[in-house]
Amino acid sequence: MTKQELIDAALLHYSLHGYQGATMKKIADEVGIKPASIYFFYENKEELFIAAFQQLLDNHQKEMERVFNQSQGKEIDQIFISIIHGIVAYHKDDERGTIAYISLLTSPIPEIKKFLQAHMLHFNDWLTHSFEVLINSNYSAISEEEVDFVIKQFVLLANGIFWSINLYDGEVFEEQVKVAENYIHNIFKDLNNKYKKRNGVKEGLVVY
Amino acid sequence: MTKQELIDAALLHYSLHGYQGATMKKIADEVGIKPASIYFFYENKEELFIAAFQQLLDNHQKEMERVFNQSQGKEIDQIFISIIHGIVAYHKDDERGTIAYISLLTSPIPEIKKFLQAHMLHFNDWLTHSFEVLINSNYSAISEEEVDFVIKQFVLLANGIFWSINLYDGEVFEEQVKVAENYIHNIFKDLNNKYKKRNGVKEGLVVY
Amino acid sequence: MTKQELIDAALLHYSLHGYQGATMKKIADEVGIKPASIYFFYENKEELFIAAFQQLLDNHQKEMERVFNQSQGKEIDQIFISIIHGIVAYHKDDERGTIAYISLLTSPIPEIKKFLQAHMLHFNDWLTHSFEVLINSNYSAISEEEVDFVIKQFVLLANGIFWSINLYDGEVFEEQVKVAENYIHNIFKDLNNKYKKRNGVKEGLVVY
Amino acid sequence: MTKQELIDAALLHYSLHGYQGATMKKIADEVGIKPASIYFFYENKEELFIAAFQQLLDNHQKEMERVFNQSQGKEIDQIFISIIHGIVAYHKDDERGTIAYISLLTSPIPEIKKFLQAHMLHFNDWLTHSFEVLINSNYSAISEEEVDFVIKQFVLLANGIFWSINLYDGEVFEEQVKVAENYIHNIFKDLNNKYKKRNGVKEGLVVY
DNA sequence: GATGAATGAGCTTTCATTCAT
DNA sequence: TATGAATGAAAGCTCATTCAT
Repeated sequence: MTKQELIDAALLHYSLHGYQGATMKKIADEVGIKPASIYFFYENKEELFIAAFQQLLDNHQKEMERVFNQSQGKEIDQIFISIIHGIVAYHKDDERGTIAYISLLTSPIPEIKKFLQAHMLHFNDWLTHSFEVLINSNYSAISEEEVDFVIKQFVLLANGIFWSINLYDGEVFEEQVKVAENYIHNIFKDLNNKYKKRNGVKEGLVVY
Repeated sequence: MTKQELIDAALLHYSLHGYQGATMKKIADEVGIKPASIYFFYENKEELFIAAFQQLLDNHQKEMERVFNQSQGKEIDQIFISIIHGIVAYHKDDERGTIAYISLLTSPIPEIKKFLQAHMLHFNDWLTHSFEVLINSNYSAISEEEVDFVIKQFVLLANGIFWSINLYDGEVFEEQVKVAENYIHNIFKDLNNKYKKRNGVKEGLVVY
Repeated sequence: MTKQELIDAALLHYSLHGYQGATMKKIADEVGIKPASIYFFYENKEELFIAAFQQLLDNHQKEMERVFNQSQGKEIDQIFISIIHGIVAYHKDDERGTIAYISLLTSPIPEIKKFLQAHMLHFNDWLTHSFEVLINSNYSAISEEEVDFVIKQFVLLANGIFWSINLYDGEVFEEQVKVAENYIHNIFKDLNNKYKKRNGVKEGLVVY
Repeated sequence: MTKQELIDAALLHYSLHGYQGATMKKIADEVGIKPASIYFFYENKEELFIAAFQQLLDNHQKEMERVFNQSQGKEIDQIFISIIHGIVAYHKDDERGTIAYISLLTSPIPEIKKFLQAHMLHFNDWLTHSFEVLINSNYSAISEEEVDFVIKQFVLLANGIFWSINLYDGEVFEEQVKVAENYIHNIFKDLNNKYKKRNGVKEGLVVY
């Protein structure tokens, strides 16, 4: 379906050369049609990119959900570590998408910022709630503040890893991930000492 | 001096609208000259922006050095925390510059990427070396690996905070900083237990 | 029938935005079909507009004939005044058509100008002949030159009123009409003094 | 001066092919520059045409004033006849301008309609006032209503002649002018019978 | 009858750049 | 130093038209 091909081509050239650099001609060439034909599918360049960015954010959300769900059934520290690995895998696998994702922050299309903010809010809500459920199902009698603090630590780590993806390669980056893993271990070692762990709950846990 | 004004204007419009959005006309208007006159100072747009980005990175380096030096003379954990605050202050104070800094990663000018990578390498070397000196001057008999690990933890935290600057506002962000502070405290609480602290060394330390 | 709807839509958009402004898309939208479908009914845009303009001119001719015939059976000065009112009513009632009619004079389609000229000639012939019959049937022994002169005065007045329609509104225009009525009265007051009026002829008059 | 050449070229092509037909390319070709160069002188197409139409209307106003002033010093009926001839000469001399003038009525540029209406109001005021002064200076004790009526008759005639310019050629048109002349004669023959003519005033008359 | 999909030609406009002055 | 005037190249976009289905 050409609409999808157009979105892919749009994101490709956006990640390579930015919004102004992703010309209708380049996008059309990529798909194998003429620039005028794009206008049969999308009203104008902005509409095409709104659709493209919308998809980028939707995919991000879905992928993060997949990563989260796939990690269930392990020890809780391993779940958090898996999520870090999932985030890394997702962004390393789709560097184009990641670059596009980052540069949305400086997007010249005002409407895009609205989408981005809405996505961020929704994503944060989902993440927070999912983690709350997860942590509470692992520790009985854990205080709300403690849950909140765990999540904040994880978010800070995840942000650190995310930005490291864009800065470092190879071994340097691998060691950043190890540092994050170590930190996560420590978080839960402390929790295990403070709160009684629940039993037999995890296998039944389904997030949603 | 008009060259400096041109660089400032270039960075201003780059941060607002990206490379293609920072037109020679807008930059000239900002400075109060005509576009044709820019070519008296710079060969072309790319040369102007190379100079501008060079300056941006130099400023960043200098500012980070200033932050580092200004933090000396305190307890070592307070030094690291001060540096975090310094980074935050610097980027919060110059959001335009920060946006420009981030979008250099997706710069359409190949030569720029070279500059950015060179800067990153140099900045990392400086940071690593400065921290090595700092840590070694605080703990005697600390192993190289341990020093390395401390630095990596700090870098991960700093990256997390840096990205958080771009995502969160107000209280949400403040709490991220507190989480980072808490983490730093713990790093050095552990170190203090493991290694003997040196005395009276700090005042002699100068980082450059 | 779609052909008629297309003509109506074409004239509507022509009167609103001119020939180039009346796009195949707008015309198709108006009728509720797709632009490609127009080509089933008309070879191309020019053909459609030739048909549309042809109809516009035919309607004009028919309407003027209707106005003329409807006015029969009155005193001769009242007939001419009725015709003025008929012209005004026709054009005020269909301002779109009138604007289209006027802008045919500046039509970018050469073939249209031919149609317009042919229509004008035919219309003039009809008008002149109809008025000749009418005047001769009212006055015996009236000279050909005098008949001609009456017609020319009327045509000048009618043209004045026609252009006034496009320039003035409300009371200003109403008074223009009154001036024309007064003039017509005077024409026939003079004629009545100079020529003997015929009796009982009018019912036999049929104009076609 | 290129700005003036651009306006002339714009009006030429507007009169030939309408607003959409007067492309920036054609106008540039006419002047001997490239389309992009037009934008050095005018912000965009609309600005160019606003300037062009403004000039067209200004010229019209000035020319009508010149015609009016040049006619002074004759018998009053000859003055009105001279004005008719002046209008005819002006429009016959500049048929392009006249066609442009007419098609302003259906202009697709909203701002143009504002200009046109303002011009019409101003022109009407000037005409009415000039004629009032002229008539009052020729007839003592003439009533306001009578002056008004004379002006309205003239306006109707002038509109009739104006529209005839666009419809008829050669002898047919000449005879329309003669009909108008005859009508004007009659207006003032009647006035001369009703009102005492003033003496020795006309040479001192200055209109403005 | 109707249209989804495509396109060539051409439009207005922007922009980095040049060059004589 | 500075700029008025110009331009080539390319951008986004429109539109009449085609054609297989």
